[in-house]
Amino acid sequence: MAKKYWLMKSEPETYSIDDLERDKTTWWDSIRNYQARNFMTKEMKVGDDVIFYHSNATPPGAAGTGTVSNPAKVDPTQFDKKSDYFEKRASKERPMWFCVELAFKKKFKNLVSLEEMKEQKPLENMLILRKGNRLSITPLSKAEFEHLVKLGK
DNA sequence: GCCAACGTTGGC
DNA sequence: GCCAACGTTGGC
Repeated sequence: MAKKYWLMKSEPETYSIDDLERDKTTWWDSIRNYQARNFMTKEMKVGDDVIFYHSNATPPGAAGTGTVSNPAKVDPTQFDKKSDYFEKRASKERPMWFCVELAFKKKFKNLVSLEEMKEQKPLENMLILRKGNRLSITPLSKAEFEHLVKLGK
C-alpha cells in the first residue's frame, strides 16, 4: 500500500517536538477517540510520514515531521488504575485502545503557524483548518505534507 | 435508536 | 477565561 501522510496534534506543554527530538521515538498513547484509534490500527503503516502539530500553543502550528516507526500495539495506560487514561471497560483479553510508535525526523526551522496555514491556497482542504475540528490525528494528502515541509524550511 | 445533557478540545 | 463545536453518555 502506498505511503500515507498524517497530522498528529500534541500540546507542547505535554509533549513537544523538542521532547520527541530528545527521545528519538515515542509511543503515541492515551488517545481516547475512536476515529483516531481506527486510523492508528487500520490505516497507519510503518514508514508513513507525519506532521507534528502543536495545539494549545502560542502560536499553534506545524512544528516538525516524524515517521511511524512501529505499528499499533495495545496502549498500556488503559490498564493503569492511577492514570487519567484508565479504562474500566477494557481488559487484557479485550483491550480498547491502541498506540503507534512515532520517530523523530525533523524540527522545522520555522514553525508554520495556524494563521499562516490558513492563508495557503494548497492547504485549504486540510481538516485541521476546519472550524471546530478536534480530531487529534487527521490524514493529509502528499501535496499538503510537502507544502508544509516547504514552508517549514 | 433518539436526543438532551454533559465534558472536552482548542483557538482566541 | 470564554465559548463554539463536537463526541460521548445515558435516560427513555
